[in-house]
Amino acid sequence: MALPDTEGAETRLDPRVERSRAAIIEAAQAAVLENGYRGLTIEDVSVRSGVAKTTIYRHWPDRAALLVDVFESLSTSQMVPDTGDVDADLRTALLGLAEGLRNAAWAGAMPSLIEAGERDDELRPLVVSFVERRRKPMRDRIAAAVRTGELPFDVEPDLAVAMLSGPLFYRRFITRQPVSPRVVEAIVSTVLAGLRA
Amino acid sequence: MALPDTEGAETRLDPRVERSRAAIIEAAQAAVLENGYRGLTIEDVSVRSGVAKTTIYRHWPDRAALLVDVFESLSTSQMVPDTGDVDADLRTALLGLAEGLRNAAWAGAMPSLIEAGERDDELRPLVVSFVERRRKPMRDRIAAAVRTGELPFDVEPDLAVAMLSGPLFYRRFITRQPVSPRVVEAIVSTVLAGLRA
DNA sequence: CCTCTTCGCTACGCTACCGTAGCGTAGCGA
DNA sequence: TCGCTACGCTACGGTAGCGTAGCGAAGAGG
Repeated sequence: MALPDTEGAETRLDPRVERSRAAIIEAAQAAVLENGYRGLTIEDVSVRSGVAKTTIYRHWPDRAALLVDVFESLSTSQMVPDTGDVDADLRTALLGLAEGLRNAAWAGAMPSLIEAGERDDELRPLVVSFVERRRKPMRDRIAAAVRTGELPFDVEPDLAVAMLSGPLFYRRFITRQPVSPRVVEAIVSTVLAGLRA
Repeated sequence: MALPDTEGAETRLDPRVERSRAAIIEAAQAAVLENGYRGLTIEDVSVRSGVAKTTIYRHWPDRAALLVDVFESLSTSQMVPDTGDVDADLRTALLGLAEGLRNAAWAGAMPSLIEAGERDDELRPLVVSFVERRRKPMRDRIAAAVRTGELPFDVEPDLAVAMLSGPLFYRRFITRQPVSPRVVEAIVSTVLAGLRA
């Protein structure tokens, strides 16, 4: 018959399944953070999680499928406030981004995501949507500011996000320089001034 | 440790050695572009280059050493003109960077470099110096403009480079959006205006 | 209490790649 | 002509990881 646990409905599944699945995903996340997306091995995940290798294969057909779920589990969205003062709001958002780049788990996984997006056709859309979800709030906030006239009408939200976030990613991943609040401050004020010029 | 023939001294070496080394490096570059830095295997290089696996081991002690030379072989520096007009010079430089990001070999290898820099302690300094070599001309040009007063005295060249280049890298590697001349134009004019505000 | 699912475990066969050894050969330079 | 060097080739032994099979134990749920 139909398999009992398609993800569609909330057929409350066996607690054992839930537990082992959670342990596997968590371990797989850690593994990816440590060794990159190509360094993820089922056997490693098995050891880390304490879940038998066979059980992993009972839930995921192969390594790629597991990787997909790992990526999706990393996908968290970030809030951007709307106080009516776009400068302050973007400053807050960028400080949050910088903080995340310094400490958050997703930042550690970022190089793997980038690499995956470049090489792996199957994973590329996942990477793009992962990034997209994180970018959207800031872009929306900028678009709103354009509508209210707080920012000039010819500002392209998409490009503005790149000009604000890009330098932080650049320093964090390319040049490996610190992304301190002072740096954030300089970027925000410079870019906003430039957009209004 | 001691590499068989460091580039330093001009001990004119056997043409056969030169030829096989060149073929190996070239093939290894292609392999890294395709499979990432973790996907580089000696056997793959051997097949691609037509050079026997044993010969590769005669020149490099192991995979890591070869990888080091591959990275160094990618390291090309970019010219930044100095016409006296810093806006035009930076525009030119950024257009060149965008062109490289779209087509050049080093851009394809970039995700691997980033990943390597994040995970591999041995490769990290190499990655940093690779990036540094490419950044330097632009930073110098900006510093010169600050000295001549063409840019305000409080502009930090290092940060300015990040604000100019960062958005391009961001679009190319993070969001996978195009880096067209139009985008370059918008970034340059916005950032320069912001720096002068 | 009994059944049915899920799990852990061990043991496979298979592939890819590692790095090494040994042998025969081709060509350059004295 | 003769050596010396670098090369290609084949064949290893060893490791890591894949994905599968089969079995017995445990615990969730009726």
